[in-house]
Amino acid sequence: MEEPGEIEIILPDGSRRTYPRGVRAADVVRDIGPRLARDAIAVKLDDEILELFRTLDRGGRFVVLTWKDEEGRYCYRHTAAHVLAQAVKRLYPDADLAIGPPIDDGFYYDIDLDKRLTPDDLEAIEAEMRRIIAEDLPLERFELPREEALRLMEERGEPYKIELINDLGDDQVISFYRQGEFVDLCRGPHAASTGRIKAVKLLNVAGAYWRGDENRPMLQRIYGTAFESEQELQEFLWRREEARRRDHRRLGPELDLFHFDDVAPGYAFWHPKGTIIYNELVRLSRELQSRYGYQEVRAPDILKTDLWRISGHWEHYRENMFLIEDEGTVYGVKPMNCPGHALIFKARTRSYRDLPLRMAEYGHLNRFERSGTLHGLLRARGFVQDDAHLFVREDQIEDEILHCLALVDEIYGRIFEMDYSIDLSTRPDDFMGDPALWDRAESMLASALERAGRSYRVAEKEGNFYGPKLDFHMVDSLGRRWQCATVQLDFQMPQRFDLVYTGEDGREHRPVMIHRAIMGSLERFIGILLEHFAGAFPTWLSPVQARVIPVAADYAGYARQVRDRLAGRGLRAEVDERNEKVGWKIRQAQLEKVPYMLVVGAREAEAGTVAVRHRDQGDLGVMPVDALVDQLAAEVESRSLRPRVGAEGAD
RNA sequence: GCUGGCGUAGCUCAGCAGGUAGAGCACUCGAUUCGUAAUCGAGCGGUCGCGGGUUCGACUCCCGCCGCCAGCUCCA
Repeated sequence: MEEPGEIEIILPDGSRRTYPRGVRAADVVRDIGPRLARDAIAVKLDDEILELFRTLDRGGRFVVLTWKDEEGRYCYRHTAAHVLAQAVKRLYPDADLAIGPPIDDGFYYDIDLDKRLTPDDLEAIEAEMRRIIAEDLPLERFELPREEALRLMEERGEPYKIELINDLGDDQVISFYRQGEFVDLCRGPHAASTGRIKAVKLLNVAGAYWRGDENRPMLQRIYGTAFESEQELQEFLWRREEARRRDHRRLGPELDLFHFDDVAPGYAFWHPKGTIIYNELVRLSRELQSRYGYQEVRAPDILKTDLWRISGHWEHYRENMFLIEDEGTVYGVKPMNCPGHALIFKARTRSYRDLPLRMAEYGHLNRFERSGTLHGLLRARGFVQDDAHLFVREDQIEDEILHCLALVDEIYGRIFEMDYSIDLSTRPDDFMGDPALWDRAESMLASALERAGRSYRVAEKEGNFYGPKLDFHMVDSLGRRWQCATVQLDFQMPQRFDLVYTGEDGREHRPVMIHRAIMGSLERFIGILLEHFAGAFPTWLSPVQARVIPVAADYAGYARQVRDRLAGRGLRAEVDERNEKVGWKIRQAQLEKVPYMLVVGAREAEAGTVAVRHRDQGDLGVMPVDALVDQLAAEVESRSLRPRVGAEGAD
């Protein structure tokens, strides 16, 4: 029991300890264990994160935060950001500090400085940071009343900090952190000393607006990262380098899949090999959707503005649309398929028996994206979605959402074996319709997720103008997250288009529309896959599935026979008849990420066999052409991610 | 769109105090007929992103535009 003058804390394992009131957090941590004391970055008392130098004046649930905790990393990198700011101030005393928070992979600090920082400057700043770390300056926290806080920042000549203080509410504590000669307005929390930072690296510098507002001054944002050990830092840098190496904008043209040209910013030119991948994905989508009860349609690309006014796009999406004028009439190029589908729904009377009606379209969409936002295939102006609109009765919504979840699982889980997380995006500021309806729609999405037993995160105000949505973020082989699939509820469009169906009661009822895409934009999806697989697509997606390599010109005839056998089973095979040595052809095929290389010479031609080599597994030995064709066809038909040719491939 | 950087052969890049461009790979041809990641030789290829200006002369300096890259903002 807690005595007066004592506090009781509860550790994560449920054990309880008492300490004198006012004990330092660091002393409690040291008392728990020396190992933990070394790893500790900060502590958490109930829901409040405190520095190790703070004193505890109440008890509660007590957790020691280390590098393993997201909150621990956050504190650690937040302090690293302060070290950065301190280094900048030492080297450039006239720099004005803005904000410097930790972010997922590191931290940044926005500063206002007349001199433009170069990579060399970053190195100098980094060297200064190391000095500050070596100085092992203890951090100290203090609070000031508003007037004194303003005076302090006035003295130190920090206009951005003054603005921040002025914007703080009256109920908010104004706290500062000091380390050596450096003082920063900051909410915290932090590590206890600059010496706690083990490995730092400044990464780059880029422009960023003060408070993200393009009408405000442009500041210089210095990005950096910090890790618990030099080794982890090196691993991070390697991953970054690997991501650069896998960049789809580099791999795509290199593998002859697509290219971009100045004459069409934001639009890919799909080469034959890229088009094969594109078409394979559409084929997969068609197969699954037809199994899931979808019907495919095709709606016009260019529609009068009358249509876009009805749909609400004119009001909410016009700046993202390409407009065409002809004979005084303005047309909009479709950025979304939904209005077209609404018109197809409306083209005849619909019965409740028709619902849910699932309308799919691989329509080409054009969106005018601002030039600075384009990013290869991942952010294009022209793309195709595996898009569909589901027209459902209100009582079918949850089941339809579950039906969508199953399809997402099928593609991401079963076919690509990628993990994903789900966001529920709620009503944005620029919304259409009745807030009460929004609330209901949001709760329907939540309850569907709960029924499916899926965990999710709520993304406030991230919904579309016409309804709340679920966004699915895939995790690729480098741990990066990408948004692809989306499921969006829409009560607005049916109303605006006056969509109705005849119910069992013989009266007219309003359907609900669900917009959904699974792969999302095929362009983006291919870009992500390209980076995920580093160009080495699974065999079913590979533009060239097998390359037959005759060891000399004499065996080209046999090589062609092998190719024809493969082609006869619908496999994509070709012969490398160039006048080169085997080693060279192998190298070429490896670089092109061709999954199977089939070497043929006198022995193979004689026996009706091929010597099989897989791009990752190397030499798989010699096997009869029949067996190879069967196994390869099985691998492709099952859309296997792994090679299934060879001894253990026969399962 | 905004801030900064960049734009030389199909690709990767060199070059220049301003004196009208060079390498490797790719491609073509020739020789070689070859057994699992680079055979040798020759040839072809550039109004140095586009347009203006300064200059006797501009790939090089200046201005404008286009595109790309890193961010900001926005998003499938």
